[in-house]
Amino acid sequence: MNRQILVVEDEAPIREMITFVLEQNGFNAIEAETIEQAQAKIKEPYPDLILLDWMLPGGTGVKLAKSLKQNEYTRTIPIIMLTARADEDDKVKGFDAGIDDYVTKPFSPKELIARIKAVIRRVAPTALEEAIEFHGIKLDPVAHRVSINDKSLDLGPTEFRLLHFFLTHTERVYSREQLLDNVWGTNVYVEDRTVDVHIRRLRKAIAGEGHEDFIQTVRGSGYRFSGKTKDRA
Amino acid sequence: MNRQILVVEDEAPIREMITFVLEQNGFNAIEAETIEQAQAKIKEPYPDLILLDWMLPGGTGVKLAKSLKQNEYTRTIPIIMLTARADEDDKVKGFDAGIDDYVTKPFSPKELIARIKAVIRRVAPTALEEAIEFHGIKLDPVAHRVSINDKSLDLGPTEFRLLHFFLTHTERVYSREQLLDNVWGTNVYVEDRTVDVHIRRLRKAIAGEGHEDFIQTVRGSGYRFSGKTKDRA
DNA sequence: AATAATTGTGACAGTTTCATGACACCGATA
DNA sequence: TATCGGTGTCATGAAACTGTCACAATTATT
Repeated sequence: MNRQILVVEDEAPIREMITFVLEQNGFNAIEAETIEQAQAKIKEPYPDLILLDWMLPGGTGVKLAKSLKQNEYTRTIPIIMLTARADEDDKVKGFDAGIDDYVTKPFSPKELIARIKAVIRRVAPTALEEAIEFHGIKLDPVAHRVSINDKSLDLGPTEFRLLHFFLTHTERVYSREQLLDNVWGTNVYVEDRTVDVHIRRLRKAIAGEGHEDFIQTVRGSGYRFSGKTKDRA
Repeated sequence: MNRQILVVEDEAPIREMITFVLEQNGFNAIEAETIEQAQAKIKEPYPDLILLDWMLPGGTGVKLAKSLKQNEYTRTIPIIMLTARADEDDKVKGFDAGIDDYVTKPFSPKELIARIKAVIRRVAPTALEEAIEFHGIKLDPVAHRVSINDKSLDLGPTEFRLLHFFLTHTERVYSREQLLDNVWGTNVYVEDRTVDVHIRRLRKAIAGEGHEDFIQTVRGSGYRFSGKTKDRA
């Protein structure tokens, strides 16, 4: 589960900070200061992703990227380039070399992590793209389809994401704020109560089919998606 | 319960506005105009979060951030940096010092509050999340569920917290004041006898299932949650 | 036994929280 | 431009929750 990320960056403070942030976020960081060091560390086990600084002593990062892309075993490792400025020319050169994404300095920890996750998701489309089935509810993220007991539903985008989140996080209470973070996104600022309304819409959409109370209100805490019927004592 | 937030900002109008917004949203604001003032105020009780302006007389905010991150006790206090758009290049320097997030001026109150909550949520999770089992009583804080001998209970928020406290503090007498402190929160003014009523409600909710007297009254002292059948002191 | 102290219990009103329908806004599209 | 689906916010009423009280029941004290 823990992804290995190789950080190639010559400036020690930035490198250490990146490592710190990565490990805070559950990644496993490996450090390299130079292209030579990096090449030495790209052996088995191969890292799952490489964070590559653009300006490096002993050659630009693109050089390393190119050589990696030529090797059968390292060819598929995604690379995120760290560039000092958003320079169009550099980007073009980078894309030639098969760079997967860019993060322009300065960047925030949040941004970095978000990019990394995005790239991993894109390259390894495993879990997030798998169809889910839960108590007769089928959700196919790829086809963007939902059905209950083989009767298909018509959901709006937000309702779809909300249901998707719930289906992958069942039997657990989430506060309105947590739902906003996970379904709407971290930098969206809407009222807590907006969640209520969407819960309502989703409930309405999946109502009437078998199991009544998939979405349960936990007063004072939030909502829970559960297969167990809400029984009271 | 109330989070303490230290606002380090030299411009009075902005500082006061921030304080106002914070207090509107249930936070407890402490103000500081300079780095020196801020350092003087970062003593026990340590603030839960620091809002730090970038441009300050007597040094940049990063300086303060760095010194905080070096101290064992202040190291974990999350910092949100306030930067003006023009300061963007300094992001790297801030990042370097271990900033948790940025809010770029001008910002809306909504955005500020959302960021603060997100950071607090990210920094202070876990710990109280483990499921407990005690003589057939199961309590799962994550799912927010309680059952006795696999029969699920329906508890209100206060009853839930009270039971949670008892399950993590069994076989020991607690006075009404202690229970108020631990379950209601420290600076809440309610009558002692309120505890009695909630004890009653909790007793009622878990009654009839096997062991009769989980909650024992210790006359003159308080209450005790116990697995042993009623014995007296 | 009588009295005092303490706790149990039911009721109640004020408050908080939630469900729900309505509505205005926005971007896409015809 | 007009329409339409999707979305966020608000007002409203219902329901749940909470703290407090009055009084009953129990236990301790004289």
